[in-house]
Order: sequence, then structure tokens, then C-alpha cells
Amino acid sequence: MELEQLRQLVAVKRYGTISAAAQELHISQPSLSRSIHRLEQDLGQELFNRSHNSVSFNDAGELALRHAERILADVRLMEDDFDEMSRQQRSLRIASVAPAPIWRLTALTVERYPGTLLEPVLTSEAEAESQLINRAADMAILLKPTALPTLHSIPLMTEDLFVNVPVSNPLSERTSLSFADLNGQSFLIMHDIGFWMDVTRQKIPDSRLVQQTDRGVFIQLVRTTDMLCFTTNAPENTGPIEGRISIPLVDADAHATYFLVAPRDGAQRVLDIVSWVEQQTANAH
Amino acid sequence: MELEQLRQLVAVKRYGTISAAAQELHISQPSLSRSIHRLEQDLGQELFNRSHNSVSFNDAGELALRHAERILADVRLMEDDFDEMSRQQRSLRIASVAPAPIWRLTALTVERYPGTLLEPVLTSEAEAESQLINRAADMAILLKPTALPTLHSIPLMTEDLFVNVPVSNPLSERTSLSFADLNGQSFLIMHDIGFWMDVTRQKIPDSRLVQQTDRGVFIQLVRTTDMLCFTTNAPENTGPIEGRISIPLVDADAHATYFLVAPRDGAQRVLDIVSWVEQQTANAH
DNA sequence: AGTAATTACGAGGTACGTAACAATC
DNA sequence: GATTGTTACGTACCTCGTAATTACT
Repeated sequence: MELEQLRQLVAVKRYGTISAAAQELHISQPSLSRSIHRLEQDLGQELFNRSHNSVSFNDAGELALRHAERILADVRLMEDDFDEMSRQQRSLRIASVAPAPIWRLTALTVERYPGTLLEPVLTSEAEAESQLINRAADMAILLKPTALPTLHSIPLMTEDLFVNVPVSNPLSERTSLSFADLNGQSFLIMHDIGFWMDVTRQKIPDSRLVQQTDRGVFIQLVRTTDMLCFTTNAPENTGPIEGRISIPLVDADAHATYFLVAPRDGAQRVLDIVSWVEQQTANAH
Repeated sequence: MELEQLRQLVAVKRYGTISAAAQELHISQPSLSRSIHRLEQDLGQELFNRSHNSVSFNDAGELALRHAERILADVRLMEDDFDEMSRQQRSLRIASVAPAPIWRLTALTVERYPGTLLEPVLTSEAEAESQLINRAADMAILLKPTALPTLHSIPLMTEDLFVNVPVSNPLSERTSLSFADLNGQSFLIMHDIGFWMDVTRQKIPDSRLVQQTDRGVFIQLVRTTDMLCFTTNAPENTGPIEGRISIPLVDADAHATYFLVAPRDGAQRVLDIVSWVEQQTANAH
């Protein structure tokens, strides 16, 4: 008796006829018919009331079906366990202070190690570094190189903040702005932007911040309201929007340099990725 | 993934090495090695810590093992259910008033229908007939043809009672005996002899009856004690025993004629057996 | 040296699909 | 006549066993 035969039995029950089941299973009708016959021989019992034109389950068939479903459920449990195990082995936990460097890191990683799965967590800089030390994260993305000798830091990318202004707004005339110019204006702002949220709260404390979790809704609101919003030079950001212009911010806090940090004794995959990223960012210069 | 691979996994655990497991499974070592490799590929995980010289289960292997054992236990449950179903389908319930005609019927049945399994139950004549009517039995063996028109009776065999006497006993001089001659003597007597027990209790009420359930013990006692016992001309009875002789009993109650009784509308197997028996007993005349 | 595991290769068996057939609705 | 299920036949794949190879104890 084979598991495939049990799956076939379940399929025949589900689709009513051998023909229909065979179609669903992507095998020929005679093949399925024979396979079911083999199962009956193995079990020493007819499983169907047969006419030349149809099959219906008899008592033995229903019994076999119950057993089959139980066995197949167990098999699925096993397969799920192993799928989960593979997934965990392929995945690396990334603690980052911002989303943009995660996008960059993900792009670089899938290019060179397509099997790898990154599990990003946005958090504070201190927490990210501590997760790295606790082995709760495999890599971290911080705003400065770490001082700890057990960790290795390499520059990953820079990100510059812009403010996106409707042309109807007087600020749109300016070629550069500082946070001081913006304080008090209403801002549309995305959720989960990491440390940028801290910068915003600190630098424009009097502004009303309208947070959005859904990117589609966010963009829709940007298009249809007069509220300001931030963008950056990260390539994943939205392109130009009609009736709006992006103006660079001159403040030092509007410029971030991200560093990829990993334990020097990390897993081989981690070391591989770090050196690959190092090489790629070096080439980019 | 196939069930056989799970069995192989369990075997490797049990016998420690692939070689030993292969030997137990009656396949070659390379074949088992490949099969295990296929399982690992299917699951996407190495299951063993491998050296060139041995294998030991790693965490994934132990996990697979637990799942495998559960799945295989379920499969065994299924197979057992179907084995039991087949057994029940092959078996016929026989209600009989005595053991000897069951032996005869069994011999005749296995000769012609080797797949059939007889499940004998010793009971009283009235109870046997009623079980037949209730369909609690498929056939019955009675001491007279039934009067009921829905039942069909055919003669099966006759059995004549003898008394087995040590030569040291004065009765051994006689060429024939009656129950009256025996009343008061001690008797070794087998358990489960059907209606013969009733006859005995009725005809020699003053005798002490030493019952035995184990045939080996019974024969041992016959050989080593002076107690009388009964034998019959049924071919399965013990042959002559040194120092003892069997003497026929003349009473009418010491002679039984057995009839095989079955419903006229019984299962085809039952009708087949009845007509086969009828034919065989006719030939014997 | 001896044992255990893996790789190479040829052979056999098994299950597949196509085609033909049978029978019901 | 259309749909459904079973049998016939040739083919392709897959797994097996034997033999050769590698490496550890």
C-alpha cells in the first residue's frame, strides 16, 4: 500500500468519479482505475459498489477513507514540520533601524544567495545591537559602526531625506529646506519607518503627523491632499508625483549612513553575505 | 515520500547501521543507502550525522523518526482493520452439540474451500437451532434432522461411544458394556465434549468425573492412572493405549447420528459447503 | 585489515499513457 | 450518443543488485 493510493482514494471520494479524480490528479483514467484496484488487492477488500458507469463507496471503502485521511493528515504534519525547519534554516533575522537598508540588503542577498530568506525587524539602535549580541538577530543595520570588537561593521548605503511639497504650498518655491521651516505643517507619514520617526518627532514637534500603514492609501492621500510628506533617495521610494516637488533637507539629521553589522564568529552564510555586500558597495564607488 | 522509506528509517534506528538494517530488510546495503538519501531529499533535510563509517541520527532525524512511527502505527491500524474484516468474511459460525462432527466438517471444508475459516461454538441442541434461526450461526450440527421448513438437514456422520478400561480392571474381560455397568466408577473426562457430558451425567450419576481441559494432561493421566475414560470411533481420537482396551457401549444413548443443518436461503458459501458435504457423505456409503 | 558508506552501471520490473472495449444513462 | 469504467499493449522510468571506490577504526 502506498501513500499515493490513499491520496487517490480521497480524491475519488471528493470528485465523485474516477474520471474526475484522475483529471484532478493529472494522471490518466486507466492509471487511476488500476491504482485503485491495486489498493483493493492490497487491502483484500472491494472498496466500491461498481457499475460499469460509476463507483460508490461501500462500507469497506468508507473505512479505508477514514484511515486514509488520518494517515495523510499525519503525513502532512510531518511535511509541514520539515518545511518549517527548512524555512528557519534558510532565514536570517535582521534587526534594523530603518526599512530602506533592509530593502537594499534584501536585493543584494537574493542576487547572490537566492535561497536565503531575510526576516526583518525594525527596532531601535540600542535594541538592534543587543539582539545581535544575544544571538536574537543574525545581522543588524545601525547608524554608526559598532565599537564592540566581536562585531564587524561595514558601510551599506546612505539615505537623504527630502520633503515633498504641493506646488500650491509657498514652500515649494524653495530649493532647500530645514526642519525649522517645516515645524507646524501637517505631515502624512508612513508607519514603520524606524528611527526616522524619532527624528521627525524631535525636529518638528509641533506638526500634526497623520500616520498610514497601507502604502497604497498613503500614496492616494499624497495625491489628493495638500499635506506634506517625506521621501528619500532610496530607490524603492515613490517616483515624482504630479503637482508636487521634492526639496532636499539640509539638516545633518536628515542624512543617514547605514552600517551592516554582524558577529565576527557568525554562521558562514552571514559572513558570506557580509563580504558580498562589502564587495558590492566597494564596486559601487 | 513513501511508507517503505519510513519503515527503513525505523529499521536504521533499530539496528544502528545501514548495513545491519539492510540485512534485516532483505535488501542490499547500497539500495538502503540510496533510499535513505531519497528520503532526505524529499524532506529537504539531512537526517544523519554521517561519517564514512557510520551514521547517527541528528535532530531532524529524530523528528522524522517520531513522525514515521506515528504514521506507521496508523498504517498498521488500517491494515489490522482490514485483516480482521477479511477474516470475518472468510469465517463461518458453526453451532454444534459435539466436537467430533466439527472436526469432520472442518476437514471436509478445508479440503474443498481452503480459504474458509470455521468458528465452532459448542452448545445445546435447542440453542444451536435457535442461533441458526437468529442468524447468530451460519450452520449447526444437531442430533436429529430439523423439522423447520426453512432449514435444510443432511446426515453428516455417526459416532459411537466406547469405554476405555485398564486391563487391571475386571471390566476389561467384557466384550461389551452398558452405562449401568459403569455407574460409580471414577472417570477421567475431557472438557468441552458437548452433549456427551449431559449423557454422562444422566447415565452414570454416581460416578466421580475428573474433568480436564488440556488434552496432553488428559492423555498423561489416562496412561498413569487406573481411572476409566470414554473414547469414540471418531478418527481424531487417541489411538490404542498400552495396558488398556476400549469396549463398545451397547446403550442407544451411546450412539449419535449428527446432522448438518443450514438455512435454505443461506449465503452461497454455506450452500456450497452443504452440498459438498452431502456429496462426500453419499460417496462414503 | 576490516567494516561501513557511497558511487557506477547494467538489468529487471512496475506503472504509466494510448488505444480499444464494454456498458449504463 | 455521451460518459464512465475496465482491459490490452508497448514504453519509459525507477529502483534494485553487483561491483568498485573511499574512508574511518
